[in-house]
Amino acid sequence: MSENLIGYIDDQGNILDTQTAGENCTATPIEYDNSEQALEIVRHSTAHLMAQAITELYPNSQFFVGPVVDEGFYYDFRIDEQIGENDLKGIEKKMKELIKKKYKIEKYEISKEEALVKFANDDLKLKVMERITDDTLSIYKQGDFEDLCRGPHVPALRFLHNFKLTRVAGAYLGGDEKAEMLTRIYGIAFADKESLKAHMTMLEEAKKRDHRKIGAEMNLFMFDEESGAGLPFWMPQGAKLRAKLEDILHKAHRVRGYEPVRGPEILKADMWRTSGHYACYGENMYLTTIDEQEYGIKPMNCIGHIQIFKQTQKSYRDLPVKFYEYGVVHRHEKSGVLHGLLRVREFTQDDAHIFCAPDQIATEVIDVVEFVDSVMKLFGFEYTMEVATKPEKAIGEDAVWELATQGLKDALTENKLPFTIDEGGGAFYGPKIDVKITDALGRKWQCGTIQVDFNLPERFGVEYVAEDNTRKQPVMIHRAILGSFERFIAILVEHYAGEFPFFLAPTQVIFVPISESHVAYAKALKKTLMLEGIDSEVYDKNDSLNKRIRTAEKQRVPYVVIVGDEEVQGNSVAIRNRRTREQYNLTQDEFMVELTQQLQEGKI
RNA sequence: GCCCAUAUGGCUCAGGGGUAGAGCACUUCCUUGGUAAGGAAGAGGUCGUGAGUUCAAGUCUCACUAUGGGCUCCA
Repeated sequence: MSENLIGYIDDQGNILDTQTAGENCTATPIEYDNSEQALEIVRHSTAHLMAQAITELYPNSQFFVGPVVDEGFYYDFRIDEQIGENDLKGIEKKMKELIKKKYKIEKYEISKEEALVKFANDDLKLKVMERITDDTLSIYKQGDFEDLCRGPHVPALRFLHNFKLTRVAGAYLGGDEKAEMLTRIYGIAFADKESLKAHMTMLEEAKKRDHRKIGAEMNLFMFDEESGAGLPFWMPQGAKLRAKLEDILHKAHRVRGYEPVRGPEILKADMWRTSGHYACYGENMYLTTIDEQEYGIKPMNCIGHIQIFKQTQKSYRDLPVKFYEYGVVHRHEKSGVLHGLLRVREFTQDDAHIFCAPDQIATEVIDVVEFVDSVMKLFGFEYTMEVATKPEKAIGEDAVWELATQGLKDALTENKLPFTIDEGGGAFYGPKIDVKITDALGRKWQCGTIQVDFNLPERFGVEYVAEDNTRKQPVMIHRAILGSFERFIAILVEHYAGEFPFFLAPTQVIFVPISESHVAYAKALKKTLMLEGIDSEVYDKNDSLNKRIRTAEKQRVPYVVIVGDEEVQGNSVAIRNRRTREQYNLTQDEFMVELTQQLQEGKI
């Protein structure tokens, strides 16, 4: 048996550990390295080692489950003491001591009846067993420590040297909000020191890109304790960035046949009763009373668009009607989930509703998918699509749901677009395609969404005059490309680490005049640029030239332009490339051509 | 909402029962400099909010608010 053998993988792709496989196993061996299978075994065993260390340090602890997850492993447990981040070092130290004891990891099997007796005093283990249907259970033992576990595990503790406990958190038992809160410790493990170090470095780098940190550094947005949680303020730099994004999207909507509309922020509660929001989404809505009538602040923009559609009679010739709005919505998110701009209580959706005939659904959905694709390509985002089906809280007939869900799947399948299924993840009024993009920290965020809805048109009596002069009901497709400006900008900030492409940068050019006599020239250029829709600043503060260049360089601005006697005389500019620190000169005309070309890149 | 942690000038942080410090940023003045920090002076904080303990509270206790890491949910 190889020194580095830690398990096997069988024909079905299942991992067998050496304890289970025994001698002379013929399945494909798994060596101790950073392969997916090897790390699964290593991380699972590290979770057990952590549990053993916690048991020695805090003897009254009881353990629930300790699985391997995308980002490492965790173990949930109940403990009398309070554990904080500061205690992790102590647990790590104990783990290292245990490794030195060179325990073997042994496995034995017992019947479920035996197990129920063995763990009779451990209600958490009993809870674990409730989920297991097998009659035979396996126990893994290292030193005095035993744990009910399905495995797989490494053969000995010596394979567990390269780990790090990363954070402490609370977690509901079984993920149930009403259940007891257990303590959870997360950790990560690799087969070698270098990989562990690289992983920790990657986390550090990701932290530097955090949109909350860069947002503060670049004065993009802020939150204010006195004003309330989850309510973002856009400062001038952030507002300029956002305006540019809005402008790009305005044009993109118009060329695709969308018409701008705008509905009120607040509507009578009866409208929300009709729509079903009151019943299905009411707990997330802000309600108020005006002249003894109940009103609700909109959490979605659908109703406004429906009322506008209904205002004039529509013919089949008018379809599809596409309304879009940068709709400000308010939702009562739980205080604990608020997270920078990624999760807020007031945000603006790039929302649109397409009213079309049922036989137009497939074409319209594909058009939206194309729209999503061009936006994602513009920013260089990878994304995945997911079809979400009927949730528990829902309105409408099952048959209608089935029809709409199939319509979405067909549209994607016919165009050979890959997708996964999210069972029960749909909106309460219809199934949807979610577009998820990955941020700099590897987290996936739902941004775009395409939802087919037969229910709201029915509830609001929306209709059009068909070819045979009868009244028919249109289908509504709800869709957003960015999802919300807040979330999308957060992801953009992290994606670009604040170094936005020219067409998005809040300040696109900084002029540094060499001395006071060149300020007027710089200011004239600034005005010329502004007329072309380009934002620039003139750094004419009473600081040394070097200081002003340094300050300008630190601003993550695409162009730093130096102007002195030579430039004034030659009607030119000296451009500094912020990355290479190289300089080149252009005439004013060449400069304007270069900048307007870069603006063009933002057109989709 | 729940578990844990954190909260000191605009920002980053030090100080740990005897009434506040640094660097950067900011203001003014000198310096007019050709590619990453010129010099001097100055202003700015009742130490998140409210109670309590104490002769005395940024400092200890409690509550609240906000933020961070998770659970859950979602754009």
